[in-house]
Amino acid sequence: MQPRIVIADDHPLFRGALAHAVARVWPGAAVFEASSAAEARAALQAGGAECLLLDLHMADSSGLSVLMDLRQDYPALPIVIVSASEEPRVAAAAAQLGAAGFIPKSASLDAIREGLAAVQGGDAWFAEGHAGEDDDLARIASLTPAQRRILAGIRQGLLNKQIAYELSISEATVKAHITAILRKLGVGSRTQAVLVAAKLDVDQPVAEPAQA
DNA sequence: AGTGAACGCTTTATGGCCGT
DNA sequence: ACGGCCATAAAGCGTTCACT
Repeated sequence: MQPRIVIADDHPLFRGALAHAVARVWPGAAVFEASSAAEARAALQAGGAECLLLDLHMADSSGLSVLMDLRQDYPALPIVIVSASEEPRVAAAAAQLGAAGFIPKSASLDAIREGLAAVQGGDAWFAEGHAGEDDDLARIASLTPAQRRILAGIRQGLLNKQIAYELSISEATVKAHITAILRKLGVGSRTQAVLVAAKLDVDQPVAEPAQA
């Protein structure tokens, strides 16, 4: 059967390069290009895929939380992270969260092919070779989808009441989830939870301060 | 796992009282 | 009038328990 490969990257040129590499590794593969996380999801929903090549920052996605969400929704799908970052800790974080591989955008076409071939063969492939495991990321990964939504609200600086309104649930429920989140993350307050969760932004440029 | 109510704790805001 | 102090109220946070 013809393999389906989804490439999610918001740079058309790089998508093209990846598609080229994919064609070498999966001859005859049907390549679906997506320029946003939403498009990638649509492609996956339409017919699944043998592999997803995922850029971590696109217009509608930021950081490793996209990876985490997709891992949750498609546990069996090998996801190869394609990142502008070279940092070993990014690769390590991706590995921790269940990525099948990590390819820096600076990698040569040969290196990209090598990586994809490894993943196709069922092996993990990380260009930088990953550093030690990060307990915090493992903890974050253990959060349920509801808990993650609430953590996202906390990270935005929202009050429990505001988070409850956004998610259309009661404030009491938000508090209950937060208790579970704090326990899973091993921290004592929402502010500490925010600091732990900041590790998900490992692939992000430093955020601009909000306009006053 | 998700939800919500009841409860206690801490912090912040408010208002009254006092001595200077 | 003023600054300092204390009691009270209100808001927000987090825990526990019970129900679905």
